[in-house]
Amino acid sequence: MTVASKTVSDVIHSHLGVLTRAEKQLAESLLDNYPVSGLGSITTIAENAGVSTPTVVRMVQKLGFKGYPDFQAHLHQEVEATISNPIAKHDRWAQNAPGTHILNRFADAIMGNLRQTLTDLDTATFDSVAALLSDRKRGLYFVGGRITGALAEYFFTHMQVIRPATTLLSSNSSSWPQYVLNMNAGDILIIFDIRRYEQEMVSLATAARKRGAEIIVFTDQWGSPAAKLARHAFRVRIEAPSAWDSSVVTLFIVEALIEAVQNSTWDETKERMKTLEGLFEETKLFRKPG
Amino acid sequence: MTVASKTVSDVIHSHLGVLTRAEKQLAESLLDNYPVSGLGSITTIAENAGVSTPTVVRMVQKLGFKGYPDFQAHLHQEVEATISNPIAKHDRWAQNAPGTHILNRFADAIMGNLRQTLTDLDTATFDSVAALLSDRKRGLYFVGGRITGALAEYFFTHMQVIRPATTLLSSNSSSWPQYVLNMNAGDILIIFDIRRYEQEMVSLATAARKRGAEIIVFTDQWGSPAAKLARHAFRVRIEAPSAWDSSVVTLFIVEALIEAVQNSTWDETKERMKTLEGLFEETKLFRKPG
DNA sequence: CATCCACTGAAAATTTCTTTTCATGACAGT
DNA sequence: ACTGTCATGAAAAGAAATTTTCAGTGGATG
Repeated sequence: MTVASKTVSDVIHSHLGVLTRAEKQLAESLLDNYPVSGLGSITTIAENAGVSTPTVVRMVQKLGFKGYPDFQAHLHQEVEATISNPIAKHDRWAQNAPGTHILNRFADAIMGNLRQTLTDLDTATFDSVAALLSDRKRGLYFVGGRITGALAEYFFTHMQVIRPATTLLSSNSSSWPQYVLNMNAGDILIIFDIRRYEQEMVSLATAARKRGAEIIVFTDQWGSPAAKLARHAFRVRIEAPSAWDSSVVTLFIVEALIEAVQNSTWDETKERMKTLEGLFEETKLFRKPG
Repeated sequence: MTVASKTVSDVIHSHLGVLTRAEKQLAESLLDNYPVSGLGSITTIAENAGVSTPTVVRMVQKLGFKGYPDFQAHLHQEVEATISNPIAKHDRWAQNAPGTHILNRFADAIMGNLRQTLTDLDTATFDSVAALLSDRKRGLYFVGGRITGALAEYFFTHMQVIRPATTLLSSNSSSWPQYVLNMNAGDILIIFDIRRYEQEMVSLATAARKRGAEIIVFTDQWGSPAAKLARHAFRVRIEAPSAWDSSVVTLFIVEALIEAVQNSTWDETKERMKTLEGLFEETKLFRKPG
């Protein structure tokens, strides 16, 4: 074992910040359909990524490999580690025809997004976020944009049941300052900001940071500018065979977080849910007496 | 396409009889830890097998490949196919999310839900619903419950951009009668109602039916009572390793519907989106003059 | 507006890989 | 023992791949 724990994918991610435009483009190409996309010759992958071969050499050296052959050797090791599972051997896709119906095309895309997102996602990040959200001393604030507002609302609705001190920011940005005013140091602002990034999100994040709030961002693979201000950011794949982006995988992570938080504070949550149940009953009685 | 569907492994096996000593030795070496052992250069695999490079060339040509690069290209394809296999995919996740990490368990559950839902779902139903929603003469009304309200909102937000005459019902059921009052025959009421079915939904659906509205229901596999009144119902699998139900697959169908509708009325939609774009710009100017 | 600097790819230089050629040796049949 | 056939690998030739060099580009800075 030479490299042991760190995968090439990890190395690429940890260097994303110091990569140049052409190099980022190459990195994207490599991570897309990773690790198979890195199997060919340097010429092939340069062509696939639409960059020159010198760019490839420069990047892999920047990543810490001796040269392209060294880089590829590591990749081969990883492929080996992935494939050596006996069940996976020789087994191939059952249905050859992906089908052209929109449902099938969507299913393909979402599976890809999910896979890619999970490959990129660090479980430590996930666990840290879950821990932060579980801390009842911290207030939670949720905010989303025009499209992502529904996701923020979904997240909020669940967290509201699980724990106290949760707030959903109106999608109308003019009311945000009032919310910021109420934030205390250690509170958490959860931002949903995808593609068409909304400029106001950065202002909001900046203001919240000044108040000492921690920021968690759900964004796409290209990254909202607000992500730079965030303690943790989830970069989710959102591509769909559609004019619109897909929020399915984002919702997936939200749901997993809900469960993680709920699970870590189950005893308290159970009590809350029982009480809530009682309140619903009472409300019903109010409405429909008899 | 020289070898087409047969795997390289198959080809080697079927040729074992006509291979010479050195070639058999090479074949053994290749099949051992297949297909990873064939990933390197001809020099590497020759060394590993303890034979000369000409032997490698001669064998792969005997197997029917044009040369070593051709042979290796086929091998790469197979590696790719193997890695794209769902089980192998899962193992890749497992690398990043070891053991029974919640992300893994969720991913498993969601894939199962998606598969099951697509199996149960009739594409004809989907297409019918898409056609109904594309009909601009029909008004659309969206409504959801406490949890599913966010899904209704998400659906509504998109459809509002795509076509006119869309309405989101407040989650407060006391205001519903007013909406029903406005419904015309042929209008469509889209109801989200899962588990803990809300009694009011049935009343709403009944009232809407009386006004001549068509009803479409998103529910779970057990079926909302409102589904009985519906023209079409989507029964989605919602099971998750959580105290909560999963809305991921429901959102998946919603997104697929959005695309289907958008696609069937693209010309008109394009115009609407352009206009909307302009309106957003104007709003920005209002907000931040200068 | 000039200057600098980092990025990038074309092309040359270098290295490595792939294929072909050819000499050697083993072996079977005569 | 002779001869022809085949298998095999060393080495040369040819083809690609990899790396290096270098000049052009564009954006940042004073």
